[in-house]
This record gives sequence, structure tokens and C-alpha cells, in this order.
Amino acid sequence: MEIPSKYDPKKVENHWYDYWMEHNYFSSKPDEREPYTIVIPPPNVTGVLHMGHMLNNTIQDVLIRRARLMGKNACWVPGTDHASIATEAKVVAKLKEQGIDKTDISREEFLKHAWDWTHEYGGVILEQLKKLGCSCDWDRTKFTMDDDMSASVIKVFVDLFDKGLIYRGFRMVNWDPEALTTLSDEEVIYEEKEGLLYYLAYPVEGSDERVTIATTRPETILGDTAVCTNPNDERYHHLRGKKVIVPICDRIIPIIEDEYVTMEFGTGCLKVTPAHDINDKDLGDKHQLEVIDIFNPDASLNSYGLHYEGMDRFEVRKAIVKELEEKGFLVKKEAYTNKVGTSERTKAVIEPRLSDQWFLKMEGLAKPALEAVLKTGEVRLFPKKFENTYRHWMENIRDWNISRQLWWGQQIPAYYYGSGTEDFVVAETKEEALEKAKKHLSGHPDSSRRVFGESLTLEDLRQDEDVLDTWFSSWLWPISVFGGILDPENEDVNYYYPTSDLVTGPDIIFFWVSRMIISGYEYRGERPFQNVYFTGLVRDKQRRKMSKQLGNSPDALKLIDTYGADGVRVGLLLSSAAGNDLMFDEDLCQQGKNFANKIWNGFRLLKGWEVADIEQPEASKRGIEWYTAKFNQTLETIEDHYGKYRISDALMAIYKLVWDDYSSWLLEIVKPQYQQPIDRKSYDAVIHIFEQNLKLLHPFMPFLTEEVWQHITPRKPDEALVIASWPKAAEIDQELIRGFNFSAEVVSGIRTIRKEKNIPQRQALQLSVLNEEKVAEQWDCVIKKLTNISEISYVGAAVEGALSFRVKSNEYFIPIGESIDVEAEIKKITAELEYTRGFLQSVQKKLSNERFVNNAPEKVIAVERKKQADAEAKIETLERSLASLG
RNA sequence: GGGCGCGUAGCUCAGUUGGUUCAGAGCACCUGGUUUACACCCAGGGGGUCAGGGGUUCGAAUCCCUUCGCGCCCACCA
Repeated sequence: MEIPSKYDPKKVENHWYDYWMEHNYFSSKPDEREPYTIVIPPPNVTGVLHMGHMLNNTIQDVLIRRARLMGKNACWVPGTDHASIATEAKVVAKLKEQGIDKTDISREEFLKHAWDWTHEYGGVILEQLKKLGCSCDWDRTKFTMDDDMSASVIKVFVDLFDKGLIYRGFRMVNWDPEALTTLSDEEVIYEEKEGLLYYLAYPVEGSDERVTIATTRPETILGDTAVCTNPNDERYHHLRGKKVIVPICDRIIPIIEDEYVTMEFGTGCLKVTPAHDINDKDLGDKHQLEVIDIFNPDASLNSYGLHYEGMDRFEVRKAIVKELEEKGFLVKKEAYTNKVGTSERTKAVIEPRLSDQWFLKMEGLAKPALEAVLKTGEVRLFPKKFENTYRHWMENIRDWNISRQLWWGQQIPAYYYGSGTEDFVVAETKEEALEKAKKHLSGHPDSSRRVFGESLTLEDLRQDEDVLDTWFSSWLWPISVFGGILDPENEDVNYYYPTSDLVTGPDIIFFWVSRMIISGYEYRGERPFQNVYFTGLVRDKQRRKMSKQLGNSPDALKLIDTYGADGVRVGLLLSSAAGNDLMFDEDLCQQGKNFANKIWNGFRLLKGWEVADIEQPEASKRGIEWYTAKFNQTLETIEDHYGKYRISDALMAIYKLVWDDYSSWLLEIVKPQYQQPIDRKSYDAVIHIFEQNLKLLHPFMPFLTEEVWQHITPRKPDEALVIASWPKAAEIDQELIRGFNFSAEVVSGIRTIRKEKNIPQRQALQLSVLNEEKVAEQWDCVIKKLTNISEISYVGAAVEGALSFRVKSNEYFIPIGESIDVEAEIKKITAELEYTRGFLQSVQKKLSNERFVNNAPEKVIAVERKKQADAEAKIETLERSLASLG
């Protein structure tokens, strides 16, 4: 069979993915094994795969595949998120393209469009994950708006309402005038913006005096209901009890005093607009001020805007400044940068707005979640530094605004039956709502209400228009995907929950991670996951965040096409230190591809060998023994890295094991002479070793390793690598490793001489050893094999006229036929001698320092003594060499 | 304004409680090498005042102070 010298991922990847799927290797059912569970952070249903997903899901796949190999019942639950605001925005935009305005169609019609969209694009991203090799249990695929998922959300809403934790409130919220919905605090991004600070003069009523206020938002003066000064500010004491006239609208408003005002800022006099600023709202509440909302939902001005009615807020700003200037109210303008809240989704400038919203009380719910991370350690965050961030948020947690003025999502199960603000009930269904309403009204002291209750029908109930925040469904994800909300005692949830690891980005620590921990304790009484691994952000070479706008995000599928899924996976993980941002560079994928090819060729070599029943060479035997020790040592290192979620380090350890130790050393040791057969014992051992390597590699490079695994030895259907068993830790023979390392140095010395003197590999050489360290002797066979040394002899004195080098206190000589360059040799040895003498001196200096000898631990001093002895021995051999040359 | 983190080779990063040659790895680079698994390769090599300054210590990349530079998170000062 002819095996091509280049590994071709395209020929094998789809084949093996189909094979795994056909054999149901990714599917999981509860059994007696220990479960290992990951729930995917559900990507937006209409999203496409980007680099962040690639990194994130590769890590999850590495963890899940390793767990599977370790014999655990591995279950990775995939799915997508309905992403209400993002998806709704996309659907609105698409309808607009078709000339349809959202406001012209009914809720039902809109939802039909949204579902069509979802069915068309939904799941594209999941198909892309398959290309990457993700071994999800696809039978368990969930969508946050599946019927049962939505039912879970509604059930939880009703439950929290009944517990008194959900309430309706007229509050200042973050309003996105573009999406026409509220946003949670977390969805608002504050951006520094260059603006102006306007100084405006308000006439004092019944006087010629004017007071000057400073504002960044002159258009809001139309909503002013007071001006405020600091009670300690003597500049304004004479105005106590007076009123001022708001320019343009001529409203007469009081001058109030509050310590909230900073005397040093602006003029020390603040205009108060309770409807459009949270601080002003607080002031307004405190001083019982009128609230005048001057905006429509789209942030154009309403009738309070007078002649500006219908104009956009930013247009009005320009126009009103002009008018104020013309009328002499504008005192001055100065440049001012302030932080402006913008919508994470639409980028629109957020308008603080008073409106009726639904809130969830968080303080009590947060407590167990805070303790789980910071006190009991039931949930561990990697890297640990995020615990601080988590703590700060949790300790200062605010009530969660869970209502959104959108259509795409779970509609709030509140039903209004009357016109009063309290005339509503919360229930899972309309029918239940009717029951509840009737029951409530039947006990009403007012008889007309009781009569009203009796006549109430389903048609009279009006469901709240709003939907719930998307995160209000995803915070239940680890429970609801297993049906644990609707049926808390079902087998799946009892088996898989709590899940093992969560892999996600630190950007959603508040949105999602914290809230899942909260809901976990509230609805299961225990943590949703044991460990959270936060990946970094994927950036480009110039450290820029990858984004659509910049166009610096490579096409994920094209990368897979070019480098193979395994190559891309390795490339991504090679440089993704835990918690650090990942500076992505396509060269890394090339490195991954090269590595795949390296392994492929190792496979080719083995397949090309002819096996014969001949005696095993000593060198092969020792090489195999050494590699086994080295493998066990690396295995231990790898386990340690995995334990600390240092995935990148784990991969690098395997990379070096396979490339250096296995390919460069072991294979060269056991490789038979050209066209000679290999002995069966060595062959079997190397095959076994290769297979062990494949197991370590498999989580990172699933396709290549499965391909090679299936062809290196004949396999039965149930012997797939994907379900093979992880190598077991074994005793590490340090002596073997030490001995090999020593002889590797000898090999390196010989190679250096060959290179320096241009002696070709095929020309056999002789080696003489002036031997102090006995360790090397058993390794002579290995040295001979690797360096084409025909004979190694042990001598009692330096060999004259030979090239030499030293390893520890051994001295090696290679006689070459022609005369050696004595000058060059002397120079080389002299340099080495000088360095060693300097080294010895520094050691001696240390040892003669009384304070060092008295204070340093015994062990450290012993080490220094050993260094001294070694250096002295080396100097002796160097001097001897020099003497023989001179 | 508050908090957290970072600065080590050209690049990306390791470096655990100060003490085994601790100044490292991978990539990149330089030199040489293709009949004999792999040039997506092999062998060899160069390269860092551990951001700057000060301190503690017998001993500091590691601990403390400080300066400079960078990043992130939180916060209602118009």
C-alpha cells in the first residue's frame, strides 16, 4: 500500500466524523459510570462561527474527549440561544428590506417571520462546529425557545413572582431608542465622547438677576422642574426660596438645595430634569418635584418639546443651542468629554427613561452564589483573578430588569384584567390566570369588584406585551437542558447535574455565569458546575479585537479548509495561555498542520517496516525502556496541566514528547538499517508506544489520530480511538531518564564535531572515553547507533591528536585521519577553561561567605559544593587536554 | 474616581512557597544537510541589564516602595 507523504485532512475528516456519529460515540445516557458534563455556551441561533467560538469549543472538545478516554460518561450538550434583541434586530432589518415595517404587522405575523428566519439559519453554526470536530451529543441539541425550554422559563417566572421576588416597578431604566426596548445595566457600554458643556442663564423670577447652570444636554431644559445648589454654597444663599424661569418654555421652577451638588463643578448650580437623569430622578423624589418626560419612545420630542415636537434629540440639541444663543441665554460653551452610555447591540445612545418594568430582587438570591465561589469553593474560577470581579458584582448586586419591549422571546406571563395598576395576575397559562383573577376578586371587599370578577372571561384578559430578557432563559440552561425545571426529579438531571466544567469568555461573567450559579442554588440547591474556565479574547496580530467591522476575523471554515480542523485546533491552542487574550496568527495553524504531517509520517515509517523474527538490538531495547519512562514522566506533567486548565501547556508537552522524544530520538534509535527488517519485539513495542501517543494527542487532533489509529493495526468496530482508554500513570524510572540525557549530550557533542569538521554522517568514526562517570557505558549502543560510531574504547589517558569534548567529568576523543587544527583546538579549550574557572570562582566566593554558609539551608550549600567539585574536575580535564595539545 | 492584572529573547508566553547552571519553551532567525518516514524535514547555532530606579536579604525575574508604559473591570457627578 502506497501512503502519500503528505497528510490530507480533507480526505479523512468528514469520513471519521460520520463514523463517530454512526456509532453513536458522542451520545450519552445515564449509567453507572461517573458523569462528565459540559453544557455549551449557546451561540446566537442566527450566528456564524467566529474565532471566539472556535477557541471556546475546541477547548470544550478537548476536555470532553479526554474525559471520554478516561472512561467517564462524557456528555456535551449543544444548543443555541434565541438572542432576543440581536435576532429581533436582524428580522426587523430584513423585513425593512422587503418594505415591511414592524409596526405595520401584528405580533403573530412578526413571530412567524422570526421563526422562519430561525429555521433557515438556526443550526448553521452547529453544523460548523461539526466541521471543527466537536463531539457534542447532538441528540440533546436544545434551543432556548423550544417549547419545554420556554415552559421552564415561565414556570420559574411564576415561581419567583409567587415568592415575592419579582415585582413591577416604575423606574429609571436604560432605554434603547433604536431597538425601542430597555436594556439591563450590563448591556450598556459607556464610551468617552467629545462633547460640549453649555452654560445657560436662567432668569430669576421677579428680578433682573440670572443664575447660570451648566449642562451637556441643553435640549432637556424643557423637562426641567428645578435648579439645585449646594446648601453650603454661599454664592447662592441669597436666592433661597426664589424661583427661576426656564428659557424658551418659560416654566417657573423652584431653586432647591441639596448636598448632592458639587460646588466646584461648572457653576455649582445644577438643573434638575427628573425624567431624564437618574440622579435628577433621585433629587426629584427627595424634593417632590414634578416629572416631565419630553421624549417619545424613539427619542424624538413630544408635545413638551413645543415647536421642536417630532424632532430627534440630537437635532434639537443643535437647534435649541442656536435659539438660546439668539435669545441671549447661552453664556458660554466649553469642550467637555463625558461618558455616554450606548447600547451594546444597536450602538444607539441610551436614554434614561422612566417606565413600567419587571424586576427581579437579587440580593437574597445572590448570597449562596457568592459563598459558593468565595467561601466554600464549590465553584472554582480559572484563572482565579476573576473571583475579585465576581465578588464585586455580587456584593453590589442590583435588581435585574428582566422585561424587554420586544416580541421575540418568552412573553411575560402577567395578565391584566382591569385598568388599575394592580389589576393583574401572574400564571403559567391564561386559564390559570383567569382562575386566579376570579379568586382574587371574589374576596374583594368592594361588591362591584366581586361582581366584576364573576363576569370575567378569557377574552377580558390581556397578557403583558413585553418579553423576558434572553439571559432570563439562559440562566437556567444547565438545569433546563436536562428538563430539571419542569421535572426536577428526572433521571437525566439527577445524573448529569451539577455539570463539570463551563468554558466561556469573561465578558459574560455577569450576564450569564453569575446568574447560572444563582439559579443553580435556587432551583437545584447546588452549584451548576464545578469549574469555570475563562478563555481570553481572540485578537489579531496587532492586538485588535477581532470584529466584523474591522474585517480582521479570518473565515473559520476557510481556515479549516486550508490547515485541516486538527491544524486549526492545535494552532488556536498553542498560544492560548489560560485567561490571556489570544493573539491569533495564521502561522500558528501552519505549525499545527506541520505537526499533523509529522505524526502522519511517523505512521508512514512504521507501516513501511518489514518485521522479522530476529534478535532485538540492545540499543532498541534501551531506547524503548527510556521512552517508556519519559512517556510516564510527560503523562504526569500533562495531568498536572489539565488539572490547572493549562490546556496550552498540556498540548506543548505532548508536542515535544511526540516530536522530540518520540520522533527524533526513539524512532532514530530503533529504526532498522535501510532495507533491513525490524525485530518483532521492538516493532510491537513501538506500535504500542505510538498508540499511547495517539491517545494523548486525540483530544487535540481527533481526526488525524483516529485515521492513523484505524490503520496502524487492524481494528474491530468497537476499537475506535475516540472510545479507547487513556494511558495509566506508572512509576517513572528516573535513572533511565538521567542516563539517556547524559548520552544525548554525548551524541550532541559528536554531532557538533561532525558539523564543525564537515565530516559526513556516513563516515564512521571512533570514540575514546576518558571515563569518570560510569553512567554512560550502558548507553554506548545508543550512542553508536545515533552517531555512526564504529567503536567506543575506554582509555586511561588523553588521546593525542584527537578532537575532544567533555560531558560532565567525562572526556571524549575522536581521532580523525588528517591532522587537527591545533591552534583552533587550543583556542576552544582555553575559552571553555576560562569560563569554567570564572564559574568556579563565583561558587567559591559564595562558599567562603560566612553568612551564606551560616544562613542558607543545608541542601543549597550541598548543591554549591557539588558545583565546586564538578567545576574543579572539569578544569582538570581541560588542563590535561591543553597540555597534550601544547 | 475605585478595583484588578500585566511589562522576561524578534514574536507569543512559562518561570509554583526567594536557593538544584534559573535566565527557559515554542515559533521566527542564522549555518550546514535531500538516494534511505517527513524540506510541512534533519542537525547545529546566535539572541534577553527579566520595563527604569531604590530597598529587604548571605542570595531577588520572584518580596517591599517608587517612576514609566499597557490592558481590563466597576462607578449616577451635571
